Amino acid sequence: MDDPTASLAPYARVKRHLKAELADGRYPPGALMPSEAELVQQFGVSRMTVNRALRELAAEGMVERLQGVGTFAAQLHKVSTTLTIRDLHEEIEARGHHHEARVLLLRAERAPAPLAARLGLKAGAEVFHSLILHLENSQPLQLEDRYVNPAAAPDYLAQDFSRVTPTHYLLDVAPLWEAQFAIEAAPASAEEAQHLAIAEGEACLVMVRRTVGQKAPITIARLVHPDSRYQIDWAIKP
Amino acid sequence: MDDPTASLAPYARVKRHLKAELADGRYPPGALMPSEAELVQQFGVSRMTVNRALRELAAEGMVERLQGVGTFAAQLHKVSTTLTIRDLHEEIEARGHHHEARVLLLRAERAPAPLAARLGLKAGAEVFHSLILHLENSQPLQLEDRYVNPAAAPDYLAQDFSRVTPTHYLLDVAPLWEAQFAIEAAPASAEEAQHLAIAEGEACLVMVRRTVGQKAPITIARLVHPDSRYQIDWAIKP
DNA sequence: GAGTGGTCTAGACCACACG
DNA sequence: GTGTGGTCTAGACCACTCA
Repeated sequence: MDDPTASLAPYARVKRHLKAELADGRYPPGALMPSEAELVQQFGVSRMTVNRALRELAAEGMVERLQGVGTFAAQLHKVSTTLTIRDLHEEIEARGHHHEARVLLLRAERAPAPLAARLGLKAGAEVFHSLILHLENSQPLQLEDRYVNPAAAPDYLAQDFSRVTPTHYLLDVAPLWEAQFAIEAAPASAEEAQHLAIAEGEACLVMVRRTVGQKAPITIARLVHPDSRYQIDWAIKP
Repeated sequence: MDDPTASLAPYARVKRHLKAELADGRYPPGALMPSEAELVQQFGVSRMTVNRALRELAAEGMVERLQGVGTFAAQLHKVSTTLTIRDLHEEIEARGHHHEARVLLLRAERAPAPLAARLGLKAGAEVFHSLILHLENSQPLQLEDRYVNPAAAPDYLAQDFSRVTPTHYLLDVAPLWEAQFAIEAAPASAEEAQHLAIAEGEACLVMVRRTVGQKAPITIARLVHPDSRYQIDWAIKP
């Protein structure tokens, strides 16, 4: 049969059924799937119901739909995920460890042209700059070098970032609308090595994160992690 | 007014309107949003239509809905994205560059216990192992060390991977169902350094990718990129 | 009980693709 | 023209929450 967990909503049953068939290879990538009308018959539900099931499968990237043509099993080269911008503090506490933040620098500066451009400001405009070392159980874990658009967080310089992380504070005061990430490996500079208590040139995982609000960029952060003390993981399911 | 691109579907208009209000800060995170009944009145559409708009906003993580309570503006700490498992060949060609793959190793081996476990096999079972160097315009870009579950791709060893990449081949023969990634920075080992034409110990970006089919794991790949020749980028929008 | 979201229905009109 | 998906409607029943 086909109904282990009964009492599931009809649209969900249709969806589950099709997902299972896709998983089984019953419909290999590119194959034509049953039309809405056929599913209406097969499941004895209304067309709106099967439509919702198929629409959600399409949104999840499991099938592709072409008006006037039909519904096709997708090439599953895409998998969707929800990426969370996590606060490092929460992340560390979640592991049951102790988090400490040392504010190495916190001031206003004049932005050189390239930085200003990425923050949507004019060259030489004032930006807030913070440099914070995060430690997990007293071991350096991340060096956070961050520039903030003053328009997005006017009170940035007045915060005590040994108590609340910039990430947490900024998520509060400046709703995030869009984000970009870049990840690369880089050798530690002399200054980075000193703060992180590693050797100069040692491999580091560097994440550059830029977040944008509705009207203007909010912040650009360069997060440097010593090799092997940090790893980005994520899992993806259909 | 509120209708730049007229002739938009009603559910999409409702959605766009709410998105714009969320973006404006009209509903700060946690704020109660209008009920379906109110939106029905306001837009003069049926409840199913506003329901769809709200349901999709919820799916996108823009709002949270609680039955019996209401709809609330979400904390935008989560941003969703679709991650694509791209074939390196396509990626390089898309840049207008030339891709070359050198097959350094391609054979069956006995899997040690830890590897076997991750591939869903018994210790000592046969696995396929390939080691391939990818070059972009004759410069080493990625060293791909890959283990494959023979059940998922029985003909793996018979392929010519200088012509078709393992990624491409496996996406064809074994529909991917789930994936896990880990990214870390690591110094190049002596062997890796030699193949990649870099110095031993140089910082490398290492991605370990495990893909799983419906019934069993398909493959585990360790992709090593020399520092500064590779960067992972992605952008996220609400 | 009143208000909320979750869902289903039966029918309808439309745009599109294909022969 | 026939079949496909895209969408909307008006009304309905239900489960849930809160007062």
